[in-house]
This record gives sequence, C-alpha cells and structure tokens, in this order.
Amino acid sequence: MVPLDPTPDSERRLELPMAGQQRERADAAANRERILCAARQLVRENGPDALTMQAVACAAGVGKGTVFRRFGDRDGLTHALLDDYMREFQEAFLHGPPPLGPGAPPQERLEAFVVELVRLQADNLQVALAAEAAPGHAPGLVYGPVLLHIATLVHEIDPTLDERLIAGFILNAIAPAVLHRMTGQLDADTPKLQDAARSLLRGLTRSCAEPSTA
Amino acid sequence: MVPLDPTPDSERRLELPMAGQQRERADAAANRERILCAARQLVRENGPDALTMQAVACAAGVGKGTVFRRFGDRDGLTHALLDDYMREFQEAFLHGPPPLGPGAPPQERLEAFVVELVRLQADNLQVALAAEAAPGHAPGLVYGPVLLHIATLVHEIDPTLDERLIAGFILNAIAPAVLHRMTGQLDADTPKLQDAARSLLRGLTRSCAEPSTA
DNA sequence: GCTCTTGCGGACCGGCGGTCCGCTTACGCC
DNA sequence: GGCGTAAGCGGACCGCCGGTCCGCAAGAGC
Repeated sequence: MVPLDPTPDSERRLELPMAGQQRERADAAANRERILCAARQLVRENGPDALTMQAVACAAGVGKGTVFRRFGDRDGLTHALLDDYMREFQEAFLHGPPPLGPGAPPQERLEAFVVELVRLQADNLQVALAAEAAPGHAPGLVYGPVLLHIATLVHEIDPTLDERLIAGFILNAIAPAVLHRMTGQLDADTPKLQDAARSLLRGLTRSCAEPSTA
Repeated sequence: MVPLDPTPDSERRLELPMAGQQRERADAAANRERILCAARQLVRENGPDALTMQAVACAAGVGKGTVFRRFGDRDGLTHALLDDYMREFQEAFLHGPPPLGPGAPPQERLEAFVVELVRLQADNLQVALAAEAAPGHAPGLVYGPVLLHIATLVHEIDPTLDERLIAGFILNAIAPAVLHRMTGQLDADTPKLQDAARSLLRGLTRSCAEPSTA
C-alpha cells in the first residue's frame, strides 16, 4: 500500500525485530529515543515506582498517548529498557571470548556467566528492578535466552540434573530484588555478591570433573 | 450482626504484639475472621491480582473501611495471610523434631528445611504469590526468622561463607514466583522441585564434613 | 436503660494504566 | 516547490485501585 522506499542501507538500524515492519517516521523514531532516555533517567534517579507512563511522557516532552503507541504498555517500556543493557551481555555469552563465551569448560563458563550477570544487574539495579516488577517478564522475551544458556551449561556439567529447574533456581537466586535487599540492608557490595554467588555454584560445578576437595 | 459465632476464647491466638492492646470487640473479631477467610478463598480461586481491598470487603460482606481498619493496608492483609500458613512451619523448624528441628547435623537440617519450604509454598502458591507481591515483604516480618534460620545453618556448615548473602540466595531461589513458573510452564510437580532444590544445596552441604564423595 | 466508646460502612479522593479521536505534520509524488 | 494523504501526536477521558474520613449503629460497662 505504501510505496516501498528501499531506504538507503546507510541507516541499517537494528530496529527490525518484526518482519514486515515498515519504516518509522523520523519524528517517531526521535520520540522513541527521547522516551527511552527519559524513562531510563527517571527510573535511575527515582526508582522503579517513579516509572509512570504519565511521568515518562512528561519528562520526554511528549503526550501520554505517544508513549503508549511506541511501547504498547508499561511492560513494553520496561522490556525495552531491559533489552537495552542486556543486549551486549547476550552477545558476549553467546559469541564472545571465553570464559564467558564458548571455548571454556562449562563450569568456568557458568561461573563467569553468573558473576557477570550479578555485576550487570547490580550496575543497573533500578532499571532491573523495574523490569522485574513487570508481570510478564518471565517468558521468552529477554530472560528466555539467559535461562536457556544456564540450563545448557548445567546440563553439560551434570546431565543427571533437571537442568531447567536448576537454571531457574540459579537465575532467581540473583534476581534484582535480592541484590537490592543485600546492598541496602546488608553491607554487601558487588564483589561480595559475586563471591557469594560463586560459593553457591561451587558445589554444583564441583559435582564432577574436580578430582580433589579442599 | 451475623450468625457467625467464632469460638469464644478457647483459641488463644497470639495476637499481642502490641503491649497495651486491649480486647477486641466480639463483632470486630468475627469480622477479622470473615475477612481473612474471604481473602484466602478469593486469592486461591482467582489468583493474587484478585486480592482487591474492595473485592475482599465485598466477599466478606463488610465495608471497605473495615478491611482497612483491621489490617491497615493491603500489605497488612497479605501478611496476615502469609502468617497463617507459615506459623506452624516456623514452630517446626525452631522447636520441632529433627531433621527439621534441632538435633540433626546442619546439612540435614538445611536440606529438610528447604524441601519443606518448597512443599509449603507450592501447596499455598496463590497466597504465597500474593504475599510476595507486597512491597515490604522482605524485612523482619515473616521472612526474617526464615532468613535468619538459613543463615545460621549455613554458618554452621561452613563458617567461611558469608552466610547472610548465601541465605538470601537460597531463599530467593525457591521464591513462590519461581515455583509458579516451573509448575506452569514446565511439567514440574512438587517432588521434582524438591529434588532440584536438593541438588542445588548438595554442593554446599558437601563443602565440608563429608569425607568421601560418591 | 443510659452513656460512652468502639466499630462500621461507603462516599470520597488522588493517581494509576490504558483508550480515543480530532488536529498536526512529515513524507512521497508530481 | 506545492499538495494530498496517511502516519503521528496529544491530552481529555474512562474505569479501577489503594487509602481516608466522618456520620451512624451497636456492643460494653454501670
């Protein structure tokens, strides 16, 4: 229906998750960016509860309807925020260098993975909390690949385990809300959190392939 | 006002957290019970989102204000619900027979504790989910003793660990939302969940005090 | 039975997520 | 460059929720 303009490939933005999605108007794209930026700043400075559609719209200098049209609903917005800082992490553990990426033994990969995820979530705590509060955050959207990756590594480490359940336990043990409580109420900083997560994993990673115990 | 006659004083409920709190009027106590019962049924049948103060009041046949006066706010109500099914569990792991109660080695106690907590939360999933969704559910109210207990056991098992962080990880690994996803999206039943939790703990419990590995 | 205190109920409030529709504006064509 | 059109925009609007408040009813003590 609309004349398909080949869109000079100089701007091959990574904005085509959907297949038949046609070009976004320039002002629309600009508004999307402004909204995302405003939302990020808002939640970073005032916590997840401040992530109100109204407040975001106001901070971005657009109307409320615009926010909803760009992101569908509140969950869509938080998901976009989450995606933003998770993307490079996904790239790293899927295709990056070891020990995070392929090439290292699964025990080391799992440990590197968890330690890095703790750091990532601790660094983006407020945004992570907001994303976690979204109701439909579990399924295949962002945590899907993460969960699958953990499960795969667990299976490589010990095929007798129910890797999907174990993966779920591990991922949720270091959920943003948990890290938040620990940094808030206890004197835990990121290295301590990482150490504790390592300790918890050690038993699992040691369950085979380590000849001697301390 | 209603034919509902609750047991007179044969049940000495432990309702004296405040010092100078004087007796509750009979109709007030009856309403408290009706509200609790209605809320429990509501959340069991329709999920945590159905736990609306309005809906609870309506289902209990009282006014909205009454619900608020009895329980303060939404968190107070969910907390009361949580308390209800956690009380006997607390009694069991604090003063009951081993391996849950005192008398068994800490490895066995921790395992028994986690396995039982998984069962308890799986059996009361909807209520547990509702309680978890309450914002201020973390601190010393109900999960405080639970957290402390886990931390104590962890410390006994391996004093070199940061027991508070490890305890937080363990408790949150088996959070209601996690169990909910696993029972919903995977084919996990309670025994499988318990087995998986056991597997995760095994590494920790084996970290000392076990001379030979299988 | 009288009084006083406690409890009750639902109208009310502010704010939220989400929808809708008339106006504006960028885009592609000529 | 001008124009028609469709995409985009904004904020009024809706229903619902948590929480408050105050006039009224009904137990409790005498």
